[in-house]
Parts: sequence; C-alpha cells; structure tokens
Amino acid sequence: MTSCVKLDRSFYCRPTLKVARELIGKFLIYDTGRGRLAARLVEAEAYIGEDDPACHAAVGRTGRNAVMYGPGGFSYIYFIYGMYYCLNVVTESQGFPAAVLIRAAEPIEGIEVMRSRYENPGRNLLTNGPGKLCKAFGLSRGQNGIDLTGQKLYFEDRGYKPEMIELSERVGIKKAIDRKWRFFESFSPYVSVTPGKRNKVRHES
DNA sequence: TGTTGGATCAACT
DNA sequence: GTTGATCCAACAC
Repeated sequence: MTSCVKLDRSFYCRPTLKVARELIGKFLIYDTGRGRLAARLVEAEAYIGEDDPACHAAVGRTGRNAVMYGPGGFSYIYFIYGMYYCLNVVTESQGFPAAVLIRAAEPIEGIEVMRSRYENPGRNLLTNGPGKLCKAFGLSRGQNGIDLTGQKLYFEDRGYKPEMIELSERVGIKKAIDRKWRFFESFSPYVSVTPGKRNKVRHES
C-alpha cells in the first residue's frame, strides 16, 4: 500500500497533455460537510490555449474563463446545456489559459452520498461523464476557482498505475476534432460514452 | 434587450 | 439514432 500524496502546484503547472495523461489513475477528493468523497479518474481531456478552437479561451479572456488564465492547480467549473456543470483543473503557468476536463471516474469513497444526489440512481453509473461526476460530487458554480492544493478539493496519488491509457478525439465538440486530446484508461467500465469506434467494447471468448 | 448555441445526459424510437 | 430538458455566456443590435 502506497501512501497518499496530494498533487502540488508543480504537478499542474506543466504542459497540459502531460498533466491530462498523468491525472488518469489519480484520486479526486472532496471533503464536504456530508463526508469525504473520493473517485479514481479514468478519463480526461485537454483544452489548450487561445489557439485551440474548442477551448473556452478561444474567444479571449472573459469573466467566465478568467480562472484559466491564472496559475495551474485551480478548479474551473462552468455551467452548460442549462443543466450540467463540468469540472476542469487549470494547468500551465499564469497567463497561459489551459485546463483538463475531468470526464469520468470510478467512485471509491462516499458512494452512498453520491447515490443520494440522484432521484433514481437505479443501476446507473454515478460518475461516467463530466456532468454526472459534478452532480455526484455536488460541484457547481460555488466551487469555481478553488485552490486544488488546499484542504477541500484536491487530487491525490495513491500509487495506482493504470495498465493502459488510450487516446481519442475529444467528446461533444465540433471544432478541432483532429486533436486526439482525450485520455482514458483502457477497458474501464467507468468511462463515459464512446466517441466513434475508437473505444469499442471487445468481447473475448 | 434579444438571440443563439453549447466540453451533456437520459429516455425515447 | 434522435430528442427534450433547460439556462447562461457571448455577441448582435
């Protein structure tokens, strides 16, 4: 058993593709009044700079995306489609807008709390999609701009090493789909919807 | 002040 | 494969 090491500023203030890849297998921790939530990341996407047409910073600096222009290691949470929030972690150094979208994870601790956020959890996976992950964790506008090296919301290395990481085009965007900036753990049942044929389920035997 | 489209999800057919 | 739910940020006027 390896000890838990909180990721520090130097982890985030690096090239975004590197951060996105290395976030796979790390644990997202959220300490709330309702207890501690933890989930192991299986899927993430990179959004890099004003030259990336799919990045929110493509339109330049605005009130909405301002936190992306700050230093790495802060949360960027935005509202979308009238119903969902998405959690990102800001990367790179101050002045360069980039972030990693946290898309899917495997629930580890506080699963009952996550389940309780759903009206009808059924057999649905709780965190296999960026909107669902935020819903399960109870993340919304109020958690935008949080310092991820603090005590409430952060990432931890627990020594888990993904066996295999694949990459594909990013999900749900129409611009710059040639950039294969989505990373996900191969064969994980906790990844979100499959883009194209790249993530097809394979049946042996 | 009004319009438009979006880094989504679930429930349909 | 398609659609409805639902709302805010950005931009046009």
